[in-house]
Amino acid sequence: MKIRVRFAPSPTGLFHVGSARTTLFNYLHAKKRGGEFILRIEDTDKERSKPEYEENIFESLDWLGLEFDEGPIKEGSYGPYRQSERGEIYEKYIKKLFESGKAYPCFCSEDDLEREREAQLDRGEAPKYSEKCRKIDHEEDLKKIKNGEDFILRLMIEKGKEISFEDKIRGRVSFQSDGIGDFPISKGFERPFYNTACAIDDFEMRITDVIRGEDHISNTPKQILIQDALGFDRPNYAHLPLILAPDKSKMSKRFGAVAVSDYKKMGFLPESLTNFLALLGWSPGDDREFFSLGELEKEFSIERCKKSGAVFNKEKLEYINGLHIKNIDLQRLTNLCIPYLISESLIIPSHGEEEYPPAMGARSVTVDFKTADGRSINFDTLKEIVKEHQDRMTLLSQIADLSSYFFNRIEVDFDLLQWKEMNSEELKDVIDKAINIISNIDKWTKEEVTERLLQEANQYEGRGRFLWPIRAALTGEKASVGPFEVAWILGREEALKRLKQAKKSL
RNA sequence: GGCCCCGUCGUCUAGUCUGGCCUAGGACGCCAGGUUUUCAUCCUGGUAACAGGGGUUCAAAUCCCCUCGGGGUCACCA
Repeated sequence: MKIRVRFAPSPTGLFHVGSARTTLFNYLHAKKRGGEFILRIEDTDKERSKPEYEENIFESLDWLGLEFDEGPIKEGSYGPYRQSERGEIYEKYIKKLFESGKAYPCFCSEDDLEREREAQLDRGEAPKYSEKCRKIDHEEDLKKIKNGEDFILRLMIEKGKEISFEDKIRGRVSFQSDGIGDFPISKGFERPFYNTACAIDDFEMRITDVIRGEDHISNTPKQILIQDALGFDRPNYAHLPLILAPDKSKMSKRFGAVAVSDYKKMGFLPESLTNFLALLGWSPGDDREFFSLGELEKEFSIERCKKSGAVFNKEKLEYINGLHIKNIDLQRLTNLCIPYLISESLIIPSHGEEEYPPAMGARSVTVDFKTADGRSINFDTLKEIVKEHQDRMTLLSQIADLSSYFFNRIEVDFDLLQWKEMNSEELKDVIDKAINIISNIDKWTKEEVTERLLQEANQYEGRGRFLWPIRAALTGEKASVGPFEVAWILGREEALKRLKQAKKSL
């Protein structure tokens, strides 16, 4: 039988990295086994569900490259894929439960229930329904319902029964029915509660494998009870360990960035996030830890998942991002960096800001830019600048800080220009030599610039004596890309201008 | 508190099912050194763990029991 998995988020907030991990594992499990990955939106809570959050789910999944086979926007044979559109399906099953006598109406008020629960908690008991309304006979029930009395439906639970299931990650997990009680399954006949909708949808959508967070373990027996009452097949279960904040608690807003879209903004690559998230709870069994999504699809197996929670380690994520940045195509990297340069006002698209950000990777190469200090600069030059930083970045956003001197007017002073104990006469001499060399280079190529400057540098007892002042004069920074590359990228005119300016400061 | 789950370096993990090859391996971080014109990259080395206690066994990180610790969950939310 073909495997069918689902990811079922509620659009009540921005798409969370924890959700992304669950989605990823579902996706990988389906891909590895040639199955299908279904997206189901659990938007039955009308107050908290928002269309913009649903949109954020789609965008995040798309960005991460986790394409679903069926879902909203991509209807399949088992839709609709939003719970808010599945009312008739739920009603059918809820009525069946009532008519077969497996569920009964409860007319207790919310306030009474709340008081009861608190009293139980105070006594140190597990909060559980008293089963007061279970005693009302069927005729009475029908009469009350007819009279329009408010009610919820509760599932009648058999006492002294063990409910257990085989978890793909944890092995056998079992619960006692006595600890569960007659739990509520719906408001009236129309509005199913979470466990009910979930059990019905998983069945109706032919879900074979339910892979979700550990926080759902305690929902599982309830869903199994509903499945049994309705005569549904039971899917396979796998409960993933949670992703933890550094204090080992469930990762929440307190942690800082939790939304996938936040990580995108910070300058992470989608492949870095999927790579990192895959390693949180799963490992290939050997020492490899650099994976593309495609490689994960081949390597993944649910059996190799860990049971214990994993702390989200930002440093490691950045390290992995650095690895992926080194690895990607320069053209793509440049396109990804440009928005950060623009947002820091280091460059301005000469055809107007509205050209950016364009659809990813679809940018026209003919667009030119102006630098912050008013020179014009083209895409190829930006590409060279990005290339020089490819090995230095761990976040795309770092490009702005790292390369600002390429675009801005710079300032230099004696302290910066000085190498060891050189005095200003020596420094002036070095700069004059550089000006002379640069002025006389015939072919303005990187190789030529490098060769000519290096030739001169070799005349000194330490190359730094010649090269440091030049690099400092060209960049105005203590740390930067090397002098040859900077001079070449800036171009003869700008390089000479900066050298002359430096000389004046001496 | 009840129920459920979990427990190897600070962190992510390999090893646990199928005891011995584990004086516990890798990675991030951190520290030291090297390469280099600066910074970064890169390279080399170092740091650091089987939660504790009992068993079983010739042999236990691996099997059993207890203790301790951490987490999740207990809605007319999902």
